[in-house]
Amino acid sequence: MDTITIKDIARALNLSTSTVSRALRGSYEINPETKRLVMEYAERLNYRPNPIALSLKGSSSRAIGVIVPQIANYYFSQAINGIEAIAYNRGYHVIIFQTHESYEREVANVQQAVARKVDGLLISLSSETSDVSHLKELQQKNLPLVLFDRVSDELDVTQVVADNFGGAFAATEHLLQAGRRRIAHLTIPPWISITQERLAGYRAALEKYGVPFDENLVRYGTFGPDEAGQMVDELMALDPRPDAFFTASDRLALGCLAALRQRKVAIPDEVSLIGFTNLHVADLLSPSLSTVVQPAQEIGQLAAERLIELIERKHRAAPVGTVKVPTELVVRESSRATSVTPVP
Amino acid sequence: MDTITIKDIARALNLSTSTVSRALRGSYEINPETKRLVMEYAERLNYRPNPIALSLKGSSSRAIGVIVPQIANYYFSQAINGIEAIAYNRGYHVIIFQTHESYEREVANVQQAVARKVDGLLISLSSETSDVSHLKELQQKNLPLVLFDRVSDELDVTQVVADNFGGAFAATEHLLQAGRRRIAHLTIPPWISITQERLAGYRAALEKYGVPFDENLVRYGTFGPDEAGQMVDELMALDPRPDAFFTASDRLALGCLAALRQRKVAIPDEVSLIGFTNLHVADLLSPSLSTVVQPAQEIGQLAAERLIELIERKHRAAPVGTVKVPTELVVRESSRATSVTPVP
DNA sequence: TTGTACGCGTTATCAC
DNA sequence: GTGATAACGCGTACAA
Repeated sequence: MDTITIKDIARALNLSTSTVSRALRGSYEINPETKRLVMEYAERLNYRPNPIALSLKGSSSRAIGVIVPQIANYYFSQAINGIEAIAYNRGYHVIIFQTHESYEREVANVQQAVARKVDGLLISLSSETSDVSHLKELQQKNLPLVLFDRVSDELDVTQVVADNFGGAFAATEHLLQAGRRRIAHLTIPPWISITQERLAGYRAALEKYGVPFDENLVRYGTFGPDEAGQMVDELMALDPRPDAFFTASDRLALGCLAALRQRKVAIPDEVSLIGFTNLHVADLLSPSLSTVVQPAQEIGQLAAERLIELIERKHRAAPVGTVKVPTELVVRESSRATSVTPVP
Repeated sequence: MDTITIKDIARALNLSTSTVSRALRGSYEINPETKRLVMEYAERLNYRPNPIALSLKGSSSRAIGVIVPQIANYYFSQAINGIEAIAYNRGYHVIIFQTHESYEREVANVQQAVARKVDGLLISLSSETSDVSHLKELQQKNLPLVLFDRVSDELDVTQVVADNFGGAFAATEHLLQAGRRRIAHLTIPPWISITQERLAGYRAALEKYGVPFDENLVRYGTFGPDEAGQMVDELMALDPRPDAFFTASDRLALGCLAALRQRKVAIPDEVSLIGFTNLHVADLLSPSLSTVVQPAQEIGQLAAERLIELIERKHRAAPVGTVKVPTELVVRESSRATSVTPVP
């Protein structure tokens, strides 16, 4: 006999299960003496209510589901870290699902999460996802939902994202101010929300400095392995060739860096390189690489906070809106960061 | 009315819930006609059994718990990736818990996992954990348990680890063969299982080449931020100073690299550097850094496979033993890997 | 103030 | 071959 139930307590104290249940929940109409007795006994036997039974009963499961494209990815693992931190000290557990960038698996994961009676869902869309009807169903079920990072305009839900426009603008502007004019942009699939925002920031900065936008300088990857090498090859074959690279992910920054080194292109003398990465990866990369730092952990934290708010105020008006988390431009000219500019 | 239950089907088809249940499970003693009817109806309404109810009923919850020190860590996020992949196509879900290297949280997480009726538990011990009685309790409850990476000798359970001894031996031998004799070892807390194994490999290689072991050259970190800097300072102040560094983690390798660069120590001309890292991080680090690659994903996969075996054969003899996953030594002399030596 | 009875979704057991 | 019933652990209307 190991896991102890309310029934055990009732039997031991010669009470009914309902009395014990009420005492444990600190109900009003209950004899303080009985209450004390029950509490003490429960404490002593280290009683824990069975969360499964609670979920079945229909009340909250104290668990939130998190659906991300991949865990083995610095951005998402940091975001999950932030989520878990908030969830933990609010008494929630985190059940994690990976879509592996597959729409089908995303749908399956949503269903599973619902079946497991999560109290709410935190989702970052797979790159394959364009149809969001599986998420609209969630809203109809009145299940709290918050999107983060990879979001969708078609959904009227709370969304938490980095200031991708601002970050891209700041990065591009920095390159322009350094005298660069042929700035290549290596990015991820165009239909993902953040791609558009970054592209917009990039274009806005070009416009501000009167540099015409050249479609040939923009390349879209697909999360495949070693795409950057080919992109760099193609771009360096252009005439005139690029004098700067602005990349949209860790992977592309890394691939670009490696490709340029392999081709013996001097950084930053011949071409400048600046990437949208997170701080840790930026640290690992070359000291000559400036970065726009993605606030992954903060995004996770904010998303979790918003979700838990929604869960706990489920019956009041649901606050809907987009939360933009500022990004930071870290400029590294030599072996250490020379300036840190928060993007307003 | 959204989620449909066995009861709904029974009502609609004028059957009893038990009949429907049996039909769904494909029981022998059942009218094929009825069975077909039920199946079709269930299919049409997209019926899914409620996993919560199943868990409460006492059978399997089709969920496995994973307890790791940290998610935002390449090693563990890759391991989790491997775990999730296996679990997913075996029909299990993964519930993740972080200990943040705290013994207290580890115990709490184990309790929570048990309360959530996971079918099995995959654990990598926190650095604070020395008492493993909370895990011994699990064994008494007959709950399948597999340890990975950070394991404990005091437990008679299946364990999956990298060949830390072999990796450390190969790394040290490589440095020795390159003529290094004062090899510093920057490592993690001594009471963690893998630390001892690596230290043993390091010492064994020294012995083989007749180089005396010098305790002063070994430094233990505590997962704190920027520890490597101070370690490098202290070590470089020694006389004679080290001519090589062998580090036990990504973080230490990175910190060491940064510290050496900052002190303008030429790598690998003045000192060699070799680290215990995973492939991705190794890629990010300097091209002159050789590494012992940790097979994080494979370890996760193997651990998950072993655990699921245990779960599904729960009533037969439990296979206990330690699985050692080979490590690889990747030697980088110039800008790319020049040789890859699997450690036997 | 406390006890009885029921229901959440499912399966196992026993009866028919 | 099928149906009624109990049970898993808990909370709560209703009764006392």
